[in-house]
Amino acid sequence: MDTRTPAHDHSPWLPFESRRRARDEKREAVLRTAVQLFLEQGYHRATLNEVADRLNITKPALYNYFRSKEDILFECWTIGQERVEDRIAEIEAFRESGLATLRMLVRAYAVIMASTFGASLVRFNAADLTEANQKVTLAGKRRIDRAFRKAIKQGIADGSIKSCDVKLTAFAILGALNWIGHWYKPDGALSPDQIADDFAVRLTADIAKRSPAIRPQKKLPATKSSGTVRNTRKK
Amino acid sequence: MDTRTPAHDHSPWLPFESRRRARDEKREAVLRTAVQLFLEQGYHRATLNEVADRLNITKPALYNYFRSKEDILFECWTIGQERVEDRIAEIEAFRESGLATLRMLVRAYAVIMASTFGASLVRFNAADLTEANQKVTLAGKRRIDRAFRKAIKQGIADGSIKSCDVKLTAFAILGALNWIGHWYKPDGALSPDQIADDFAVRLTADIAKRSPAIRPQKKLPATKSSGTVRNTRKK
Amino acid sequence: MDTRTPAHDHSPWLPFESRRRARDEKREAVLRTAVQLFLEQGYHRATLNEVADRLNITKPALYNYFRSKEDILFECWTIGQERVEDRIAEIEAFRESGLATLRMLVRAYAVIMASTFGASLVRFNAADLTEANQKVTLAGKRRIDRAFRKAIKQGIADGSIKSCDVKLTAFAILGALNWIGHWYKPDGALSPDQIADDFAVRLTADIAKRSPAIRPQKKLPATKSSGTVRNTRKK
Amino acid sequence: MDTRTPAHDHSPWLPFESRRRARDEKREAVLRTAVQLFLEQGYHRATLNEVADRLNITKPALYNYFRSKEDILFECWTIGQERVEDRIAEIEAFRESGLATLRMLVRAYAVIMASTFGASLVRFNAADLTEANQKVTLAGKRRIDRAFRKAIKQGIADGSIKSCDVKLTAFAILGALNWIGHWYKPDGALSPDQIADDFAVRLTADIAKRSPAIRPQKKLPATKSSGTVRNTRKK
DNA sequence: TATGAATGAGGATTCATTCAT
DNA sequence: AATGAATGAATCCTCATTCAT
Repeated sequence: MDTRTPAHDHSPWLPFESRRRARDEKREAVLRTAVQLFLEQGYHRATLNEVADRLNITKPALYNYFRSKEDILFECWTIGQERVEDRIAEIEAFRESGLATLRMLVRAYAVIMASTFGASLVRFNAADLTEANQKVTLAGKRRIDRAFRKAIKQGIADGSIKSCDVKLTAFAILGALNWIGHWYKPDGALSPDQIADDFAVRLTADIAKRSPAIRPQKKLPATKSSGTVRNTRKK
Repeated sequence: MDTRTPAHDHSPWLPFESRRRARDEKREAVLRTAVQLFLEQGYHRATLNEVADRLNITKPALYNYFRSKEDILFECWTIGQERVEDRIAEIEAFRESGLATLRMLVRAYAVIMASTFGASLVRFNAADLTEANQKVTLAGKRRIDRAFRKAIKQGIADGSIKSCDVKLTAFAILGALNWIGHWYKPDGALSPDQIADDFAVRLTADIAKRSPAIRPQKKLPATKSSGTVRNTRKK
Repeated sequence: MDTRTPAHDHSPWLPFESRRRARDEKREAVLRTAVQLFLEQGYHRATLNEVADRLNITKPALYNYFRSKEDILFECWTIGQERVEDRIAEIEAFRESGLATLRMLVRAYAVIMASTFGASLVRFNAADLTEANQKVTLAGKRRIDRAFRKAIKQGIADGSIKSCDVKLTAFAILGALNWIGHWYKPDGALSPDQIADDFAVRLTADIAKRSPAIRPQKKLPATKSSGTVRNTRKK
Repeated sequence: MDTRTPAHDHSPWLPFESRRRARDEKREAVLRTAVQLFLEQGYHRATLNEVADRLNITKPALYNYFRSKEDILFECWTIGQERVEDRIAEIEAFRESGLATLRMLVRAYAVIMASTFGASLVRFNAADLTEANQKVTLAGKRRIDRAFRKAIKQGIADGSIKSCDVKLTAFAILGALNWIGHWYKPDGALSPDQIADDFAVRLTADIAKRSPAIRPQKKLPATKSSGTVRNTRKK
């Protein structure tokens, strides 16, 4: 219980080390550790004590950065959500055909799902959040849904996608994608990018109007799957 | 807290009513109520007290039928799993082509996913189970995976399915199916059967070798989506 | 839990057997089983369920013979106590010298301590009894104490025992005797009678006035160490 | 129930008082209070709530110092056991004759038996401990037994003790001593030292070879019968 | 007389959270 | 900014006991 484990991930509180890193860096470290633990054991089984232990700090110290356990959970979700929405915005800005947009969405979303914060989007239980936060997550999910549906609709309109039931099509695609958050293991045979490339074709093959050949993708700035956590600070 | 709510579902313990129903019927009622509650609130937030309240009994009475909360959770999962495996066995017995088998699997699995016990397969967290039971669930998941992969492989062999990456194909299909357990609401526009029919085509369209027209399905005994709970008794 | 163990001791409810034995015999069987279990596991750890299981009956059936668990405990104690008091009465009736009486007391008490009901006198905790019953047990203990002290005093008076502190002498002797209830195991090297014979000399050697040779004991009716339980019935 | 009793013994948590005492002091206070309560009411009847109440703290606070109720029980036992073993070691170091050693053992053990932690050695039920801890206590009991037997054997060898059955002799002596833990009351007529002095002679008189005159005892450091509790900390 | 089913009371334990230092 | 200590709330589970049959 009291034995500090030798710093699990990469902890800014490494003992005997300078502890003057910036506040945000620590906040971020807490989130990284927490999301990891929540995914491993589930939100309820994971205790703040273990989060703290892995960071070589004590439980109350966490309260300098977060108001509550639920707050941490929500922030983890928020990070994943923001990543997705950022990519959606980028992709939509390209104003490509419906099919091309859809494929970019699939690709980007697949990569995110293979990250911890991405997986948290589908593996955390909204019922564990405040009612207020539940609404936020619900709205987030809807925005993602809408983005996929919009691309499909647009594709039908611009002729790149066959006519189909938009809602069910989106569900099927998102389902296959979300499932990645459950089965992907970093030490598996396929890299996130490989999975993403495959799914971009696979999940759109049946509704693509013409040749399923992938058009050379626009070079997007690589998704920093384990990138910097945005500072969403304790209010 | 103590006020007996007016019997949520259909409770064999309706107060001031004949209490002579069979033991198994009660066991079943507990499971139905529990799975419902677990899905609504999550396993940890749901308390046995509320399960009991909804059944118009007291908490300790539950222990006549189950050894522990975890036991209840596991039995819920078991019921869902058994339904799936039963259908798999039925379907495989038809010895149809790979594609036809796959489509039947998709259809059957989709319907089950739209039931509470089915959804429990993907919405419960294995980490909440005993280590021993975790192994059981893992083995169960593997058997399902194998059934889908086997159908795909067979389809490739018998020419009904295009050559493809079996593993990823199975993941994509199962992902879309499992997602049903998250989004399906009984009061939605589509019935489980409609969803199942759609997905049977949709999820196999890209890998089907020839015409995507669905062959008239073998008439299977209708899936009892809210059917009788098998008696798996307290050991 | 539900599996009836194959009748531990000797149970009048042997399954598939005639169940018409007399009520008292059953009462007695309950007590024998209970005292055994209480000694093995302690009063609180032992459950009535296990008592019942060992007797191939069900828990509520016990309530036909006893009003409560505490009632059973008290009756066990009572049986042991009565055995002791019966022997004391017998021995005092001989009106032998103080030393001879003391030795007979030691002998008789030692044998009883090596029985289950005897051990229950020192291994059960009075705090587990009703206040009323605690008084009864306390009075019982006092009577035993008094018997030993009386013999010692008489011995001092009649010259068979050296002058000594009566109270401490009695404590020392009773302590050594009571301890038998803790260490005696039926499968040990020494029989209760051997222990009793030894202690009769050993515990009186230092206070005996003359030769430590034991005078040939009056032939007492043999103590039925596992003998019939007296009927002290549910009132 | 919730009314804080006015601090039973001497509590480091006296309300509205400085709470800066050392952790070990508190641990010790818990043990002192617990052993007292366990002796008064028995382990099972005693609740952690009452332990906490007597210390003017709340139940969960106890878990800062101990892992479980059983842990507390075991530590109480350990303290008593260590006291005994310490004295045994001291006494054996004198390398006196068998008889002298035996008398010192009796004396020291008697004094300890008249203390709460000492009494806990014979009044707690091993069945209430973890299997692992049961083994520890069993081993402890054996070591004490061995010490007494060793002294007796040595006495027979060096001629200070008459030939006798070593095992039974040890049982008789230890029985008389252990019984002290049951009858001794601090407000009685005799002090622990007086009892100890008496028993040292009394329990060895019959086996002492020559004059029963006690040899002037080696001056041992006074037994701290209610002395400081050793720090055996939460692991 | 015996039982299956149910209950009420209670206790240990966990853990997020707070507070004084 | 961080901690040790403490708390309060909650939950699971056990078990003696009762009751209708």
